[in-house]
Amino acid sequence: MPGIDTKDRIVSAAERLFAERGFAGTSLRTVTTKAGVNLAAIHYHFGTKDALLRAVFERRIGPLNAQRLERLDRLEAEGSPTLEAVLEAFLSPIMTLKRDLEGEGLVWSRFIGRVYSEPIEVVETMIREQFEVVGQRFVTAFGRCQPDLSELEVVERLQFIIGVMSHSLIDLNRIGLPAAQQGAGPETLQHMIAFLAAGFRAPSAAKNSHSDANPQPNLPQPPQARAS
Amino acid sequence: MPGIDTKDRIVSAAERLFAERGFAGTSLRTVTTKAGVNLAAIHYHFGTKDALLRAVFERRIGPLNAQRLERLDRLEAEGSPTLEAVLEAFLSPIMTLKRDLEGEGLVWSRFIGRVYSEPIEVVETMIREQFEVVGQRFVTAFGRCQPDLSELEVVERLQFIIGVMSHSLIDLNRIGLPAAQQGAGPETLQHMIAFLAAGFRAPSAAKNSHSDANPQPNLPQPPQARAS
DNA sequence: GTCTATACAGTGATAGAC
DNA sequence: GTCTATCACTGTATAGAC
Repeated sequence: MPGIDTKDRIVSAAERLFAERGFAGTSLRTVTTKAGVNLAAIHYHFGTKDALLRAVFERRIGPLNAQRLERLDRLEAEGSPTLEAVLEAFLSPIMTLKRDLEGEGLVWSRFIGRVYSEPIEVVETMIREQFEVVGQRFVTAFGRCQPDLSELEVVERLQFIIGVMSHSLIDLNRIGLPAAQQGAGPETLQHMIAFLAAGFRAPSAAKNSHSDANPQPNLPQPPQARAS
Repeated sequence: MPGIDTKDRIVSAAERLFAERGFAGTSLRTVTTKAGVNLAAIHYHFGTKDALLRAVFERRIGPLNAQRLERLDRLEAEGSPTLEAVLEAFLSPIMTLKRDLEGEGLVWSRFIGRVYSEPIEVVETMIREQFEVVGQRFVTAFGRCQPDLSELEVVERLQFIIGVMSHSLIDLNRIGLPAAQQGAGPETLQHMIAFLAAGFRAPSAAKNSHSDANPQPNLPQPPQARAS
């Protein structure tokens, strides 16, 4: 029964190759050769190279975000979580992939790090869509930890957190960075959390702006940032 | 006199197009059409598309890093600079480009944001090379602000800083991020500095590891991170 | 429905005439 | 220095076999 898992074979081969060479650096012919299928099979099952990327991304991003939400649920069920705990719920699922050096985790981690830095439109759409699920939940959770911040400030600081996370993921996969690789051990996550918690606890900048009643209007916009 | 400024015209056209469409999304034929030169002229003057990217990058990155060093020099001549001042010397030159909305600054800023996120080898090499110039200087300066940190910890935290900076630059150029665009005003830099300074002042994680004499060996490696 | 073979327009790169 | 012609390769599209 040929083709019963053709789709999966293509996705798996693509994930590995995207992780190694990036999206633009991987040709569809390389993917089909590695997967042992015909070139046109990609266009039959996915239609376009962008759609293939999307399929690779979405196969794993769902469980990862579910893990984040599950951790946050558990924390909030126990009471008011600390800032460090919320940070760990947000960062730990994706960061601990680093340690899974032998399994699929590394491939996915490399893929994510690569894909994060592709300037193509699909990636931005994908990330934005997937992050809407967890974004508002974490904005709320972070906001509760630091009630003097406006929602806009919370979103801004969440952007900073995502920047650190994203950069750390990318650097993991870059060769020639001995210092950064040294820092890729299991303690890096704790260092990140300590740094980011201290940063997040910085006093609100709105304090000395002006003494108006409502200097920070509530913005209804979701965070819509790149995360995974 | 044809060709007297062919090289410059190519670089300028490429900068604009790379800023708008990214590197992979820009074909050499588009560049040559916009510059009004022949396709082969690129390969005559630069040899390869990667080399063209390099030329575009290096035309502006030198002055930008010089500005950073100049600010740091001035600070250190006046005495021991504060952490906030060092952060501003590092971040301000590239971040203030956002405000130059009409001039060449915007194009360059967009280009840098785009190029930062291209996963190609040239970019990594370029950034590493250019950052060696300023990297060690700022590692030293940051280390002086927080003497209890080992050099490895300083490098790690500088990576966090670069992550926030890099992500902020990329987001500037992404559409559909209203909250982030709101935050792209002139006060964003101050918010970043406040956040990062507080994070950088977090106590060293080496404190509670073990009571050995030298728990953090001095690593001679330069930071070698992506920055610009 | 699933897969294969083949063809097409566009890409970066190169060689050689002027 | 500049141009034309051409190369191998890319993502994509389609016709047709099972």
